[in-house]
Amino acid sequence: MTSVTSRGGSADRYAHHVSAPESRSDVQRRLLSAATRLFAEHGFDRTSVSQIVEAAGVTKGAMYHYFRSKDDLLYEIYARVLREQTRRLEALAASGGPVAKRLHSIASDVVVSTIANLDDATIFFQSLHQLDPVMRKTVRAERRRYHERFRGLIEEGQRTGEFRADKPAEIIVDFFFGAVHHLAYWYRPSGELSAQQVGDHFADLLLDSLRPR
Amino acid sequence: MTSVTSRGGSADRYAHHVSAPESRSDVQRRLLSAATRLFAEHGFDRTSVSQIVEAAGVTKGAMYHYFRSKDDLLYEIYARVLREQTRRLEALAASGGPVAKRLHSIASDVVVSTIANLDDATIFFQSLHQLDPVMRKTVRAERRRYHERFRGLIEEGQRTGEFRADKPAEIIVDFFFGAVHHLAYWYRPSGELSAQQVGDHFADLLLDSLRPR
Amino acid sequence: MTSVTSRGGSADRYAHHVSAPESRSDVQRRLLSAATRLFAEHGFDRTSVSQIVEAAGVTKGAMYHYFRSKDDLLYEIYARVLREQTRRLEALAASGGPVAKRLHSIASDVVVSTIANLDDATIFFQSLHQLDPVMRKTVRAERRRYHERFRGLIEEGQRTGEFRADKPAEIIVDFFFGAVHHLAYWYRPSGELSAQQVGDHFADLLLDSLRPR
Amino acid sequence: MTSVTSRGGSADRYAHHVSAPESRSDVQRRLLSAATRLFAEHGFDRTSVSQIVEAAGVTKGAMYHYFRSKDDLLYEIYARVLREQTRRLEALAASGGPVAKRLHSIASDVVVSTIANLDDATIFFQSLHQLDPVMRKTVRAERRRYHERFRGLIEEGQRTGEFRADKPAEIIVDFFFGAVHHLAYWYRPSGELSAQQVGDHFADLLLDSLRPR
DNA sequence: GATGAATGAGCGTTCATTCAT
DNA sequence: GATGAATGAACGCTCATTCAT
Repeated sequence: MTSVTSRGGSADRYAHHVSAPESRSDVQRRLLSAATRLFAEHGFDRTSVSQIVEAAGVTKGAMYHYFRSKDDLLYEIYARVLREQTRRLEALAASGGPVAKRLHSIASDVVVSTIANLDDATIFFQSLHQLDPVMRKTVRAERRRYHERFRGLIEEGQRTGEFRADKPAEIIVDFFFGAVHHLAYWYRPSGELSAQQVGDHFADLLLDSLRPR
Repeated sequence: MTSVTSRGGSADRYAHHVSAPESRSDVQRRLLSAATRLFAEHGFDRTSVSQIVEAAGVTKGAMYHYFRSKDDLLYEIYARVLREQTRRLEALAASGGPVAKRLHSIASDVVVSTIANLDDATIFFQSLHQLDPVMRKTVRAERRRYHERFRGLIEEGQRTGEFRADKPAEIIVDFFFGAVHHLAYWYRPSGELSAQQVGDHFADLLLDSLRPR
Repeated sequence: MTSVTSRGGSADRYAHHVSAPESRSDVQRRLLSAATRLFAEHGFDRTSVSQIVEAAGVTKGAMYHYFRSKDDLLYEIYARVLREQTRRLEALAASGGPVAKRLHSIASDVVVSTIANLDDATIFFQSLHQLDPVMRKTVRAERRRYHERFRGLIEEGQRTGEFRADKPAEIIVDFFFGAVHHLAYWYRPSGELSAQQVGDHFADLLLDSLRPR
Repeated sequence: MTSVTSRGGSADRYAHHVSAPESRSDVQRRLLSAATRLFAEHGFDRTSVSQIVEAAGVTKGAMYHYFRSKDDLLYEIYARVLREQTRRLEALAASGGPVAKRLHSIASDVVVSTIANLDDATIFFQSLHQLDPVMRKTVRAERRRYHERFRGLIEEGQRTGEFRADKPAEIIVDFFFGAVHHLAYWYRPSGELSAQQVGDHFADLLLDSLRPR
């Protein structure tokens, strides 16, 4: 794949062979899928290439044909996650309506989609250290961009008076996404609450904490 | 790191030479300190025993004289964190006053103390997978206990009508502690906000989201 | 080494790449040969993997490609010995003639073949303790089977009156095989007696001690 | 202790502190006893100094006060065994009577005393490789001396015509002691035969194989 | 006499990666 | 495209021994 994020850029050199996600071969898909599951379950460093190729039902040689390295597998997983996040945000941000309503939708959606891809979320934070610095920078930049977009909505509401203005929008974003990113540590599909219910609760709490004093 | 408490005890058996922190030798202290820093910086698996002993200025043999294994070092770090959390929780739980005020103090304190020990906080969640199952269970039990204590305060306010009752206290706890636990991912002492300011903001957001509708 | 036979089978699961000796690669052969010599000369525990791979002229990685562990090398050596014993026993058991003659041939042969594989014989008893319990059980069972077959011949002679009957056949077997198994401790090819001469002497002594009183 | 064997000699330099066996301190005795048991059970290399001192209930420092090294413990065990063997042989060889009777007594006694000290016997052959070459030479020399004495009796009987003369006495000695030395591999006190019974059987078999043709 | 902290060389093993086929 | 044998550096850990107290 080429453009890891919507802006592409520095991460490009990590990918090869594949120019777009949709052109992935079955072998690649199976490797990414196996790697995602194993990385989430045991961690990147505790997962060996042998385990991945065995789980994917391919040979080592095949893996190294499609991916430059074990790190490259991780890059691809991050790239996929970032791509998907960006896609969702842009789709939702483009919708109209009052800012409170838009923010609620987005907040709820980010919870639901995080839960729908808990393995990705687990890997995302647990493996940041294992990422090569260049890629890590890309990831952080992309995340920052996401936060900024989100923060923009809060600032919009603050300007219109719909939201309180006595708190920096930034701290509210960090507060909310901290909660979201930690879902992987406690949310279990078998629990009492559905993803949608958690999303609604989280969005409610966010919006309620934004009400003017 | 925060939000985890300990009644001591069950984790003690992971330490062999040492049963109380004050009896630690200089070598042990230096090893724990070096390990904490390195684990937080590079992750448990990416930190080699050689790196630790070199950073601590001791030999491998000395390390293995005081610690059973690399894992044991991690156990000790967790045990220290749990011990400290117990201490703080017990101190704050003893205070009186209206529940909103107590909750605000505790919420703010948990942020401040998390920031004061960011390395511990980083390790706490990033290395849970690497912990042996027995110790992991202990850690989770302590964390649950801490959450329950915190939830108890919310439920108290819900009963008295000070807090909204249309949200489960549990989800509010998860929301708040998610935010707290993610401080290590973004908070930098060199940033604009002091630990106390972040603590106050977070506590405000928590309390505001609890106001009755 | 001698006095141990095998019906193949149960020991096979210790080998992974190889199920039949003829399919062994050159690397495997060289490793087994070097290991046999070194184990016999210095003992299993005093022989390091580094020494083995150096003597075999391969790298450590290559060794671990073909053998699961240092133990696995030992398993293979035992398995090879057991296989060879099976072969010899079956060949000799098929011959006819008077029991005294058959017993003499077998006794003599067991000495000759033990001497022909003194390294194997040395390892066989010296390293039994180092063998994993499952394999050890297999080895003991094979040895018992061999002894039983041998004892059967003595009992046959006792029934026909060719051999004395005032001694348990079992103690005679233990007496004889003790002597055989200790050949590795004293026999040197450079000595005065050929393997065949020792075999004949031992067989004579066995048969003479079996003459009716 | 000083004189490892009846002739003293080259092994002397391995011993220190103790000038005669009877002057051994309790600590020394406990260490030798624990080491003998552990070496027999797990082998010399698989037994650590820590295990020995723990089993003996003394500290490492104490052990190194009384013994130069772990090897020294092994030397002492060998020395004790050799001393005892020599003592018994000389006592029995000095007795009068026909050579066949004397040989039978000695043969029987060597079996009984081997069984009475099976741990020593186990160590004797299993740990020969671990012994430093100088000590190993001493052990072999002493054993040769023992065999020569034993062989002398056979040769005496051959000269008088009481024993067959068509077999070298040497091969008969090797045959017999092979059987004796292997007792540790199969004899169990819980088995059917008492030590004395095995001793008599073995002595009978030896004498019977010596009868003139 | 006796302690136990400290040493440091060496151990068996793993594993991401390469490359001839 | 795909294989799997082979590499070699690094890993966590053990342990006989020393020595200041």
